[in-house]
Amino acid sequence: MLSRKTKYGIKALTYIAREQREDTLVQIGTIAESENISQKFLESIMLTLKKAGFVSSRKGKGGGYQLRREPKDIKMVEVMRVLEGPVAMLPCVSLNYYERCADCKDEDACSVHSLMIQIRDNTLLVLEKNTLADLVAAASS
Amino acid sequence: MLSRKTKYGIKALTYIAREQREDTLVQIGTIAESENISQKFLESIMLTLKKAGFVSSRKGKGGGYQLRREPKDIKMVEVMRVLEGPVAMLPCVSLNYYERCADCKDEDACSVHSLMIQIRDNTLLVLEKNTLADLVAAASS
DNA sequence: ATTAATCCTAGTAATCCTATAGGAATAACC
DNA sequence: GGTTATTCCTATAGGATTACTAGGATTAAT
Repeated sequence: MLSRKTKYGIKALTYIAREQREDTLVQIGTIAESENISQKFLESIMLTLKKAGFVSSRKGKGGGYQLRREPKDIKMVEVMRVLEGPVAMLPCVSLNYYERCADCKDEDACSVHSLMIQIRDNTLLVLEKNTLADLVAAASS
Repeated sequence: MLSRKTKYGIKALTYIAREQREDTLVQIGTIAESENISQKFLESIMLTLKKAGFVSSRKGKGGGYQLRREPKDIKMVEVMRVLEGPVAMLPCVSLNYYERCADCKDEDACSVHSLMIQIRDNTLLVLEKNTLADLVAAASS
């Protein structure tokens, strides 16, 4: 299952990509209302996205968020890794967060291993290919 | 994350496929020991696999499990659906367990939707292609 | 000074996962 | 028939995770 955190985070990024203008910033309250997300929850998500460098912010009155990079340069795999964690379904097939399974003597003898590698690779393909710009385009059509 | 339940279930099926003979049955205790799985936990998993029709069992002394279908005829997508649940990461992109998102007014306007459909399709491709026989072959090599 | 926004930490209720416990039912074998 | 070995079944406990909520600190515009 995709967590709500990730779902909301992606929706928020898409919203900003679509609505941001040269001079104005997009506010959490606006996003939350428009996308039906709890504002307080979204606050913490935006904080995560900010720390990860996807958005920049300005505090105080008239403050808000804007994208720090071009939508076409933001790969969804990056967003997923920040919000959802590893792409792999098992630590033993994770590229970035590899961890050995306690119950497996020999990884190559594990039948689950090969299957999960295939799923990981196919999922990665999709997540590498899709950028935020692609999602914006797909959603407005 | 893949649940341990699913991981153990697949390992158990692979074990049975590899070890079963014409006349003898494979026992939970043997599988549990060989694969480092809690026996009691595996009991409940085998029960699920039995009810789903993957294995048949015989009670009492000398009892145990055997596959009810040929390994090459058991698609991993079936096993995953029984043990792990829907393949899709969101109910709104699930083929078999579709459910509308409460927060989305319009599904086609949701940016997450299209991405999750692509991931679902790619994952399905892998799970449809791989049979239990494939896993057995991959693990022994 | 007031207002409006982000930033930050902590807590909490609910749900899910991973078992564990304890026995009932069944079958083989002496 | 008694013993032993196995599956079958239900309940539940403990821990982890999720999805928020609370409450305020900080910052900046007017």
